[in-house]
Amino acid sequence: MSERPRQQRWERTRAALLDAAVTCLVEDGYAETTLQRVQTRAGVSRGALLHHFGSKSELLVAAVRHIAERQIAYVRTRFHDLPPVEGRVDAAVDLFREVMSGPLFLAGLELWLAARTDEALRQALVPGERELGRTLHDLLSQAFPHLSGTDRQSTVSHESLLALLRGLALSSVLRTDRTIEDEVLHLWADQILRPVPSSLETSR
Amino acid sequence: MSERPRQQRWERTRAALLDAAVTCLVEDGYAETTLQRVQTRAGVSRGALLHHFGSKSELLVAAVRHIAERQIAYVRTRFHDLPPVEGRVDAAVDLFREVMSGPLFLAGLELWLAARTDEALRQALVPGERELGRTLHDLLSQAFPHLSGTDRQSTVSHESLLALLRGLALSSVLRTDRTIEDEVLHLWADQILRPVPSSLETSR
DNA sequence: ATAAACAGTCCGTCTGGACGGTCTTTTTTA
DNA sequence: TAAAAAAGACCGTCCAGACGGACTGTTTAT
Repeated sequence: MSERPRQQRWERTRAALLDAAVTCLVEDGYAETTLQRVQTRAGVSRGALLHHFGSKSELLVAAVRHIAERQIAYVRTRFHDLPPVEGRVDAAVDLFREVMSGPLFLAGLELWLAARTDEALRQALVPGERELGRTLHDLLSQAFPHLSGTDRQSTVSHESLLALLRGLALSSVLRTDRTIEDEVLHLWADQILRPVPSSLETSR
Repeated sequence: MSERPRQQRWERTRAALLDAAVTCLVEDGYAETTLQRVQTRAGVSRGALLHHFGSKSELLVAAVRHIAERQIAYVRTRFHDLPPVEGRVDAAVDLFREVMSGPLFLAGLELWLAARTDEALRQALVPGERELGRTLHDLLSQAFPHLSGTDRQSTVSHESLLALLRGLALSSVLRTDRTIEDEVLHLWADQILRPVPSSLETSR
């Protein structure tokens, strides 16, 4: 027994709250994400919520980190499964596509835009996003060596991908047609990812 | 004479409300955009606000159209001042940059993301954005003939620009360094806009 | 036993919206 | 043309509900 059940329960409640917060962000949007909804969704009382997170912003900040960690972990494992050469680019594009339209990304977007006019939230958001950016950069460099290094061009390429993903996620809000998003991503991949394998690659 | 003062006053009040709504969206964000703040900012009573716009969503919907119209008008006039050939691409990039970080674009972003979880707002948003998209496409085609036509490639190019602009605007929320945004835009322009001279694409 | 983890209630504030009243134009009428 | 009537634009207050969060009580593990 020792101290298992206590710790376990504490973590379960906390995780439920964080998951509920993320779900609420994704399904209801930032403006409608209230403590009441989060507590209901998590199946937890008000006292429990305030016990774990002293204020609303504290909950959201924790949710940010939660999101960032899961995003990083997910992208990392999926990147290891990338096919060696043949179809590598297409698989990477598919992964981008998937992450982009996933709940983690959407919740991030909500918080990101909300952080524009909320200084505290912005400051809390920065470190997580920095780490995510660095991780993504590392993974990209690893998968596509010609984008590695700290030179200006690879940085810009990397940054353009992130901007593109965010923009596409935003565009898809008012659009039902998904094919154009794939085409845009493939256009980017053709221009940035494809050109310099420096040696072999099967392309036209 | 006859019915001038009335009309004038009505329009002034209405315009003040719409401008205040946009300003509020830009400075306070969607979640903090309340009727109280809008009415205070516009220097107008609560009764007047509700007289002009029967509900909050009605006000925001009108603000959307307001934004869209001003965006379109502004982009159109600026596009006509584009230099003929030399420096045309750079001037266009500057214009994109300017519009992207302007208040109109930001207010649009706020409403756009809010529309993700608000069906009524989304439906109100669609026609204005469609028109904006069409106008931008026309202007782009006019300025860069090799992007004209309804073929798939030019559509995708055009769409990728919009996504990029939206994504960059979002990225700039957490970033103070503006140079990377310009570099990303120039990267896009070099890949998409530059191969202009003849009607056949060139690669180097 | 005692402290952590949780539950439930309560409070002050603010929200969007309803409402009746006031003042200023416009239209009608004589 | 001038007075009376109607219409329109605007004002300020009020309200029910929802918000964030503080509070006190109850359970549970150690």
